[in-house]
Amino acid sequence: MELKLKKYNPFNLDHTLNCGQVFRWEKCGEWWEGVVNGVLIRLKQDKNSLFFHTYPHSINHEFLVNYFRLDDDLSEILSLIDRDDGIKEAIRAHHGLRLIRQDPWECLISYIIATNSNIPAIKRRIKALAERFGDEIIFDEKTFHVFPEPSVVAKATPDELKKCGVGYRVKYLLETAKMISDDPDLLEELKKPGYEELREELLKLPGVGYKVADCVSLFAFNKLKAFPVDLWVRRVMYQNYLRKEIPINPETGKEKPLTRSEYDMLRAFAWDHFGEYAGYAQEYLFYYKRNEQAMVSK
DNA sequence: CTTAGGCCTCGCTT
DNA sequence: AAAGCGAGGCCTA
Repeated sequence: MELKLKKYNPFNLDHTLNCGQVFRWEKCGEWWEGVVNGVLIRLKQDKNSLFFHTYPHSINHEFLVNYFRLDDDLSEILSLIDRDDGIKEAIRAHHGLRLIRQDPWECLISYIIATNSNIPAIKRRIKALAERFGDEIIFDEKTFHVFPEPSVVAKATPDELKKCGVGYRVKYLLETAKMISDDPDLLEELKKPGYEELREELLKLPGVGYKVADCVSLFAFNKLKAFPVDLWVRRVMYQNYLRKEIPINPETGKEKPLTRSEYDMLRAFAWDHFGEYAGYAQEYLFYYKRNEQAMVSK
């Protein structure tokens, strides 16, 4: 199947799937492979077309338009957030990166699992979780896995979950899964309120703090103003905008941990500076900063 | 209301 | 090679 991208420019599949917002896509040769909403999708971008095939169900073009937010007027958004040299460079480097509309449940669990970890470890855990608890999809002699349902995770034993390498996050995972499987409409209901109320509700879930709540708001609930502040974003904000060093703990010589007031300050700055699409700015800055770091360490 | 520790586990560096 | 450090934070005291 083919989706013509002409009316959806700019769009860059590699940047979109590589930037760290999703954890379950893998590139095999020239094809990206991933399972979304229970369907295996293989994707390849070729200039102005997105080629895809799926298994076991077919999907229509609207599915991909929705998933990759091709309905966002990205040119317009980029011109709105393009407010300084730093973001300009990030936009130039990864032009066509789009946010993805993720499934709320999978997104929530992924970011609870992600805390205090690096990306390879996060991917490993989520993969282990899907392999252990998710339904199989066998295609082309390869086995893929659907992300497990809330009720399945809720019924898992702590030992089973620990084998997925999630460590002390087991209790967050279990308790959150229980809350959601006990109240199946919870996540659906959360699509209704605006950013502030949504965030407040997400914060009630065990293992969800400001950062996770903002990631889930941005990636799964259409809240494009949400501006998750993690340590990379904090560093780029200090470097580009505050023009000063991050406070150091004199005893350990390490960066002081991010406080709530500092989180709120950086978030407020971002809204003031980038406006209603601050979330897009966050993703471009984050990916640029992390790539830069990866270059340095090579 | 603010601020320190502790925390599973693993990737990466020395 | 083995050990130590720090990671896309959160929770509790």
